[in-house]
Amino acid sequence: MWMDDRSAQAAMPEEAWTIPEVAVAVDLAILTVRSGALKVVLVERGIEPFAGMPALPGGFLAHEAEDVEAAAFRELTEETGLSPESLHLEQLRTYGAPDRDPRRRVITVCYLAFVPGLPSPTAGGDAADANWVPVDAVLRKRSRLAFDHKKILADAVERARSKLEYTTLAAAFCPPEFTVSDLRQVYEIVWGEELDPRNFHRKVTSVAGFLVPTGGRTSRGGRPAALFRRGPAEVLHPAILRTPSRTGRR
Amino acid sequence: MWMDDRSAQAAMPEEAWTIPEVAVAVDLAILTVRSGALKVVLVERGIEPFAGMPALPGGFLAHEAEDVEAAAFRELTEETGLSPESLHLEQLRTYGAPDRDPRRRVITVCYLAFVPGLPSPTAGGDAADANWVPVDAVLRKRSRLAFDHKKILADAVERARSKLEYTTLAAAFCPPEFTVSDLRQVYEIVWGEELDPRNFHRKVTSVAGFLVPTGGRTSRGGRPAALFRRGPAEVLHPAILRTPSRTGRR
DNA sequence: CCAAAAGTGTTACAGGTACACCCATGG
DNA sequence: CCATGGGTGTACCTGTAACACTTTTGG
Repeated sequence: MWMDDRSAQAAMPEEAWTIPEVAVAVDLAILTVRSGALKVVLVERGIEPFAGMPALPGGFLAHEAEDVEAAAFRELTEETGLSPESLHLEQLRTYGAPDRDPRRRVITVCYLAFVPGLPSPTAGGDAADANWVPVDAVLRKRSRLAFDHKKILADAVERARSKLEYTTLAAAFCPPEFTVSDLRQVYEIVWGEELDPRNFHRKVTSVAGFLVPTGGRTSRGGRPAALFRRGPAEVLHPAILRTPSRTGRR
Repeated sequence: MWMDDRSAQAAMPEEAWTIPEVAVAVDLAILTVRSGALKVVLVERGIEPFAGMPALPGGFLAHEAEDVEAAAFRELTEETGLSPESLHLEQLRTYGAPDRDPRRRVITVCYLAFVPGLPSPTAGGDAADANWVPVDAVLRKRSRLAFDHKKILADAVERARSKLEYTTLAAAFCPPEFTVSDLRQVYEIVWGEELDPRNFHRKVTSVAGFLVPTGGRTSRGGRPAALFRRGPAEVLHPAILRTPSRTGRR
């Protein structure tokens, strides 16, 4: 009873007990903040099942020896044309329900990527932009995604919302140089909630290592705003909490 | 370029392009707080590779159609003899480096389980208890685990420490009825940090839905302590933060 | 000069820390 | 009656929310 299941099974000649092999896919929820909305890259499926239906970009491992993380980076660069060094990519979760692909057994290791928004970067082709879809529309309507991708996207968005609270990842949605207002818009758009500009400014500029002033200024209508770059900090102390999180108090 | 990789490949007859299939394992970091230490279940491997070396319990999918989550529950009950309904089990992360198993390509979907500690439960056989090993010893020393299990365990412990901050999961380490002191000991042992008993008491009893008084009392040396059951709350507002988390402040 | 956005100051309050103090039991 | 652990009261401090107010641009 206290024996290692795997050891027990592998103790017999390995050909005698067949270890089930399944196809392993990698799917990506690539998020950005653009045109005032949180958007995700979707692709249209060409074949059954779910032909013609939107889906998260992804694919099977390219070959048996491909690293799962490497496959995620490969898909990310294929979809965005961006160099992966500058992007944030993290594993979200693995989805392994036996019936999630009607063709065969597939489990998918899903990743979450944050790419900068406002100034559309290097790969700003027209066809490319059409693949960015507002997540609100995808999640709220009866719009459906292939496979269990709607659930995956919902998990990804919730993870993103949560990570803004206690990490500096919001800056990953911003261009290399950005203002405090840009950053606040990221929070407001991802959280769907307005923040006080004055208090927000004080808060983020007081966290050591979050924002590094470049000395530059931008003017977009009013008093010019100072420009910042991302600092080395990755965690936020203290965190910036969503107000819903404190409404459930007592 | 903007075509779904999977669709493109599957568009040809499926036998023409061979989708690589890999073996999928499920490994568990089963944690408890017992005898004043955070402990994990380890098993001894019977065969190469890593024969005789301790490893996290786990195994391959039992058959091609087995749900990954179901496999995790199966392993958990096999290892602990506990009914899974009462236990906390969550997916930790998937580890998919191509060389993590020298025999063949294996990716492992890892889970994290919290089981109650102090009163050793139903399956309290002697052999069983020998499998509980303090995580400190496993992580600090040059003690090694099979495969990448040491890294997996480190990730699991960090996840556990973090989840105590903002969820009510510490109670999952406690028996059905417990005192505030029991709960505080869980925090102190998992975090390796002493907490003020007076402030801790006030904090946890003031979070709505965390602790439900049963009316019972226990006496273990001093004034009897009130007994509590787990309440319905799953998140902690406000969170109970580790002091290290605020030292990195400015 | 006026609108608009950036940024600072200030007050009120919530929650945390530290610790003095009282309570209830066993020996 | 004393040691031990349970539990409450309270003063101080940090950080947030709300908002008045000043600054600096464009039109």
